[in-house]
Amino acid sequence: MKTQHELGTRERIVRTTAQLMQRQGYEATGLKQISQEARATLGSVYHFFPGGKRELAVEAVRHGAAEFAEFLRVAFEQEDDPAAAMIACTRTLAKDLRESGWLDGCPVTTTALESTGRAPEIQQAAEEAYESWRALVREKLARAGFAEDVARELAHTVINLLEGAELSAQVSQSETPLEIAGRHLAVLIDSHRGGATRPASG
Amino acid sequence: MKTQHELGTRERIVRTTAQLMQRQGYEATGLKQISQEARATLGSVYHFFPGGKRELAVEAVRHGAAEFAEFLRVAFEQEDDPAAAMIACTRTLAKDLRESGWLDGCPVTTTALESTGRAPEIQQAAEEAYESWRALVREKLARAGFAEDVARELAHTVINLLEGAELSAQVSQSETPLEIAGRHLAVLIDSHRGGATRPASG
DNA sequence: CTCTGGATAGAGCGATCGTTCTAATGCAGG
DNA sequence: CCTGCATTAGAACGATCGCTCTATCCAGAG
Repeated sequence: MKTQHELGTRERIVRTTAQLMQRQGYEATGLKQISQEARATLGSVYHFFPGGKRELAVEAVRHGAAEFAEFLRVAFEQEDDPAAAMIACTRTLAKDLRESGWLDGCPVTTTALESTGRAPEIQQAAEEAYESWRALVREKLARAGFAEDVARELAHTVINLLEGAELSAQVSQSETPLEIAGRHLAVLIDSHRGGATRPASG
Repeated sequence: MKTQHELGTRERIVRTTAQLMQRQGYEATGLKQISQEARATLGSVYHFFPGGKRELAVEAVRHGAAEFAEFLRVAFEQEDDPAAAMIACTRTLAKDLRESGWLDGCPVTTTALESTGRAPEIQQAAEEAYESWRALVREKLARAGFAEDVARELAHTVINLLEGAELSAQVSQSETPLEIAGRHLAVLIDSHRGGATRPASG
């Protein structure tokens, strides 16, 4: 049985890796730094992750993917209308980003970009992350009465614009790009209501 | 006067750095690799760029910014209507990305993300890159009769969605995200025509 | 107690990093 | 020819990289 009064060593390593790679990227994050900040030793790191840094990065991406998926779930629960949900979503995203000192952007993107064409396992983990987020948007739209193909395409653009706007907000240290993105996503969603069954008044 | 029959050493170094950082990112690109592929020596690199890797990255980002700006200019020239231009733009972007073996994504983003909060000079160069691209979109929209504030906001979303869709296309090795982005940008732009002077038939 | 195996601990490996340094080279102006 | 300067050349530095290795610790089974 694992110790329960505090996080297990393995979980501590994954969380630390995820946070460090979110802020610094894959290449700039060293195993020494990870083991130190996770209060573990290099021996423990290689015990739990024999695949080394690559395997660690895959786990970190999956952790970040689950984290952001939970964020989307919560945001989508609080607003019934998808368009309104987008605005709320970008607002919270902007607030969290600002409160982190503009350091915590997308937990996946930096590592993903550094890995394209060079570390297929990490790239695939990132792909699965994006797809899981798109699935959540798709379901949200489907529940609001959007046709399946319309929802699928909108889900792509919702996630992609969230990505781009968060990146832009982080680089410019401004909430503006996310705020604009929220409103434009609402407009885009509303302009596709035509082919869908009309949602109820809520 | 510089030698003209072939590129000068400085220019060769900048172009090589830009290409390598576009594909591998900032941290994974070593000065040894740069000097080798640019057919220069370490001495030359530090002669032209006393600031070392940081200064080199700033120049590389500026080079990439100018490159993509030129791409946008050409794309916008070929289509009079902004909405149609977006579709043409994403199509060409997708083709180029695919033909590079999904290796050449945005020439700025990877380096920018690796630098946030740790290398302000690079981050600022990236900011200026994005702003210059937004300016081109803004002008394109203004020329089509869009109001200034509407054009400014649309420019944000156009660039941000292009960024996000290109990232997504690269990670998933598929042209689909860009193709969808083009159509959705066209819809978004058209849905904002209301407050603008009606463009001519072309 | 002994035995066992997961977990921890950290010294140390070769390689590579960004950077600095000195010396040589090419070439224009006198 | 010589001088002067921009450029080229690459050896070498200390630091850090990912990773391997051996030794130790410790809880539970017998």
